[in-house]
Formats: sequence, structure tokens, C-alpha cells
Amino acid sequence: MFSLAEENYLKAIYHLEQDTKGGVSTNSIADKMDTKPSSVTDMVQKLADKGVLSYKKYKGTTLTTKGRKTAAGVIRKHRLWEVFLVDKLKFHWDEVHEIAEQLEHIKSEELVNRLDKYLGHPDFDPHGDPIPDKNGNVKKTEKKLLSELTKKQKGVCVGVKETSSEFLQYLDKRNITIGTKLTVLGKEFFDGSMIIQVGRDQFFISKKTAENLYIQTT
Amino acid sequence: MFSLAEENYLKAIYHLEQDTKGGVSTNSIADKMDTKPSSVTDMVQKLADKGVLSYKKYKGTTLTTKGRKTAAGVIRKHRLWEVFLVDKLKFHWDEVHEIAEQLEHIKSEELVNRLDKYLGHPDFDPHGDPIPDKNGNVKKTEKKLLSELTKKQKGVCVGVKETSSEFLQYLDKRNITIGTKLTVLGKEFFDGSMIIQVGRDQFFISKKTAENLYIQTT
DNA sequence: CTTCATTTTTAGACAAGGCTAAAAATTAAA
DNA sequence: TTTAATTTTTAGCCTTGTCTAAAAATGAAG
Ligand SMILES: [Mn+2]
Ligand SMILES: [Mn+2]
Ligand SMILES: [Mn+2]
Ligand SMILES: [Mn+2]
Repeated sequence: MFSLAEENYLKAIYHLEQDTKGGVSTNSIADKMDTKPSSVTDMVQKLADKGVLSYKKYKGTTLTTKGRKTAAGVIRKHRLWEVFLVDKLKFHWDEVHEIAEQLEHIKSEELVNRLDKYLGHPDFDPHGDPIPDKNGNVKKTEKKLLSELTKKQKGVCVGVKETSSEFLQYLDKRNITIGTKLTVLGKEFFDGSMIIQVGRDQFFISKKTAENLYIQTT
Repeated sequence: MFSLAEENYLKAIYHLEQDTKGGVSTNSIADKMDTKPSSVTDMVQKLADKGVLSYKKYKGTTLTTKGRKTAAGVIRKHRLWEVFLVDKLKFHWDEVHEIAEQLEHIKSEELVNRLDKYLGHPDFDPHGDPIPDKNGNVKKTEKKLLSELTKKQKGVCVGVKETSSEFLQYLDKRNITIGTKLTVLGKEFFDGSMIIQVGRDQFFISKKTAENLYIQTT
């Protein structure tokens, strides 16, 4: 039905739509996919013909219901495979993304269903991201960026925005992972840095770090 | 290193080399890959440039050590994934080949190693085919086609040559699977058909079937 | 040793996806 | 509102892997 390249475009546009009001711009897609705007224009026109997105020259693009569902299907597979890699094969959470980028394109409805069952129908992947259901629906949870919290607020880490190895390994060093409880002890107005408490430890967190940790306040 | 198409060519040539004396012909590759001879010539020339096979115009091709090792690596992945699908995801042995055709191209050394370990370092896939080790070595076992056996010989089914769904489902109906013990009760000279005993049942087996079952005589 | 069928290779074309350079629209600035 | 900067599209080219049609080599038969 859809080629590997097409699936990657749909996935990128799906993610971009999340934090964009209105259509997704050609350049933003090119940025995210690490490709050239001219290539994006070509592909977007092809995908419009296929009915998975709507496109008007010079205005952005928007996924159709069909497009959104297709993208969600790919993301579902990506996240299920990540769970498999971490839970079953004992990969570390910073090692699985690249492999899942490949596995997400394996075509077999039956495989996905069995994998889902085998993993115990997980709701979240190893980075705290929700796994879409068979119909492409994602139940979104209440979560804020750590940077949005104020002094004395408590919460539990439920996800990461950045998923680079460097960032995840940095979190490991600080013993922060999905499920970690923490408290904001102080916040520096000047540079957005914070002092947080994790278990018995307290330490300094840069603004950048705080902007990449999702917290559910408690 | 190698594209999906290249890997598939290497795999096909590897298999063809098994039952061919001398080089593998262009047409035989085209047949196996369901493609045109002209396409094969193109690809084979490219692969020769890459040093994975030797090729002289109008003579067949032969894999180099490097080519054989690469092919074995792909086959190793194919068979490990088949074991995963059957042992862990409870697929039936006639359902896994197509999916493994996709999974065999996933590129990650680490993934293969962990999968191998997770599966308990299996020696054979669900169809009785040996799984090459990390270095591409296959330890070959003594096995004959059922059609080579003569009256009164006993043996155990250790593999299938054909792996089509139809054939495997036919075997299921007869309660024949890897590990099944059987005895040749009679063999018809005229058409190569046989009467065999499996457990308490005895039944008729066509020549075609007998030529697609591997037996280890006991 | 010719001749003819078969096998294999070459030549030329095409679709998918990508890129560069240049043109056209849009948006921001003056 | 005219100009300038930015964004987006178009035009043309490239690579991979495929195909068809035609040419060339090989091998079998007479
Ligand atoms: Mn990921
Ligand atoms: Mn993830
Ligand atoms: Mn198989
Ligand atoms: Mn197999």
C-alpha cells in the first residue's frame, strides 16, 4: 500500500501536526526528514493524489483521516517494537530507536497483533510515549514539561521529549527514568535552571533538560 | 552495506550454488527471483564490482567468500526470525516465511545476537533448515529425501524442501512435522509413490511429496 | 563446419526518490 | 505600497532497480 518513503513522510507530518496550528509547512517537513524542500513538494503532491493528505500550493499540508490513521499505524508498530527490544531482548532504552525505525515498516497485520498480545498490550513505549490502538487512537494523558513546574511542585516522570542516546544516558546518570518521582526545590528565573530532588539526591537541572522531561504532577 | 535487492540476489545465488555444479547461470537466477535475465546481468555485474561474486560474461557466477558470508548472514536472520515467530508469537510454520523475508533485511548486528540468545541459540528453523552461525558456517547433517529410502527403512523427518503453505498444511493433515518418525512400508516402482507408516496410521504418499521431505534414517 | 535454437548481454526506457539551480509566491520591511 | 527576504515550487538531472526489444555469443544438430 505505502512505500517506506511514504510511510516516513506520513509519520513526520503526523508528528509535526501535533505541535503546529494549521497546515504543516514544506520546510518544516524537509527539516524533520533531513531532506530538501523540493523533494518534499514532490512527495506531498504524490501523497495528496493518494488521498492521505490535503495540499494546496504554498499553503501547508494536513493529513486526512486516512493519512492520520496510516501514520498512527506506523507509530504503533514503532513503539511496540521498542517495547519488545527493551522488555524481551533487554536493550537499553537509548539503543532501540534506530532499530525500531526499520522494524516499523514490516508489513503484517497479524504480526502486529500477535506482538501486541505477546507484550501484554502495553500502553506506553520505553520512552513514555503512548502506543496507538488498532484504530489509530491515542489516549492522551495529562503531562507537562518539567520546565513548566514551579517551586515545591511534585511529580513523576512519564516521558521524554528528546530521545537521543546522549540525553537518555545523561538521565541514567541522574537515576531519572520513566516512573521516577521528583520534587522541584527551586527554579532560577534568570536562566530557567532548576534544583530538583530525586530520592535522596538533589541536583541542578539545566533549562534544556527541564524542557525535555514530561512530568505528571501529583 | 548492501541494499535489500542486493541481499536478495546474494541469497538466491547462495541457494542455487548448493545444488549446481560450477557457476550459477543467469537464467536460473532470473527464474528463482522471478525477474528478467537482463536485470540479473545488470545486478550481477554490479555485485562483481563490489567483490561479492566473480562473473565472466556468458559463464555463470560464483560467490566469493565475502559473498557467501554475506548471504549466510541474511539466511541466519531469516531463520532466527522464523524461530521467533513460531516459538514466541505462536505462528504456524506455514505462515512465517513471508514475514521473515522482510525481517531478514533489518540491519543490526546487536539485534541478531540478542535475538539468537533470546531464542536459546537454536540450530534449526521451524522447517528443519540449519541456522548459520555468526561466521556464516552451517553444520550440515546427514539427511536424505524420503524418495531415496527403500522398503522397510525407518527414519525421522528432519526438514522440508518445499515450504509453501499448501505443502505444509498438507503435512499437518497427515500429522507429519519435524521430528515425526516414519517407516517406509512400500514403494511403487511405476510412479514413485510410497506407503508409509506414521504412528498407527499408514498412508499413501505421492512421489512429489516424497521428494520434498528430508529424512534422517535410523 | 554450417545452421539454428537457446542463453546471455546490450541498448534504451521508465518509475521512485532524491538533488541543484532557477523561477514564482508569499511575507516582512521600509 | 514598493522593495527585499524568505518560502515554495518547477525544471532538469541522477541513481537504483526494473523492463522490452534487439544484438551477440554459445552450443547442439545436421
Ligand atoms: Mn523511537
Ligand atoms: Mn519511543
Ligand atoms: Mn523461510
Ligand atoms: Mn525456513
